[in-house]
Amino acid sequence: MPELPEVETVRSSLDPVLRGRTFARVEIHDERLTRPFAPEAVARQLEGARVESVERRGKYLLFRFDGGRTLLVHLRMTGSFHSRANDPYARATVTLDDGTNLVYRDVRRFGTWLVVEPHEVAPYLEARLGLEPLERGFGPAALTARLAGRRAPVKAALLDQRTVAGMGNIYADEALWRARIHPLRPARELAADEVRRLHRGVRRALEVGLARQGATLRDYAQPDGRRGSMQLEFRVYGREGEPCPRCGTPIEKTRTAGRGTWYCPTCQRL
DNA sequence: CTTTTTCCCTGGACGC
DNA sequence: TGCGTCCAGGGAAAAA
Repeated sequence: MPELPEVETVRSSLDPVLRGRTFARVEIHDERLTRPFAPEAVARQLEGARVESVERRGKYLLFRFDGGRTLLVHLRMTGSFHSRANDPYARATVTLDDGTNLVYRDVRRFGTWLVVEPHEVAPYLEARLGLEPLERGFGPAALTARLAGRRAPVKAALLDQRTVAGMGNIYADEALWRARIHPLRPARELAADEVRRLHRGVRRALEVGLARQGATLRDYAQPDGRRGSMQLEFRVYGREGEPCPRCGTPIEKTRTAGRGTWYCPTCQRL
């Protein structure tokens, strides 16, 4: 499930390949992808557009074209890019002006493609996303402000993209373990030093994920087919019953905000 | 306003 | 082998 490190890895693979290339032909095979807009209309908007850069904000990929028009791609659960032929799960195919193909694959069809005009890009993203956790503006004070007054479990608050852009289920659990904070703690009850630990935990977990080029569990892969190795670094995620790497206590599993949640009952006290 | 629940999707794992 | 059930979960939308 692509979260910030996975999406950033995809971005860094695509950017050098697509920069300066033109979308010569665009075929969208699944009407769900562009809903509520007609696939043909979206394809037509994209044909002839020249890529200025591929950027990322939260879990969104931004294909910026000359003039500022932007394609926002969200991979959701199983979206990925590759260039292989004959993929039964191909939902869109872009032929570039150098003749190569860029295939968008999405088994579960949760992913979305949205074309937005230049002046709409920032408002669309700012309405949905909080700070970029790896950028300068994201400090302990900013995190404190985002958690203040929220009685929801801190894990639920972390999954809210307006709290920390790009966090997902895996990195939220890993960050909370690093911070030694129980996922069900009400967000507003965290003490100042706990928020500082959480801030560090968020950054560390994401940085390790980036260094490992993401986690490949089921579907995620880079455009060239390489897999991430972050799954080898998990401290708690998916490790129910296995010993906590810090204290040896068996990892427990619960549910938060409808998501599987793994934690160490000794290191992360309620 | 905030928080919780439901829904969308499919393949894989599992029990019988 | 085959069938039914559950699970994975990001985010929009509805419900509380």
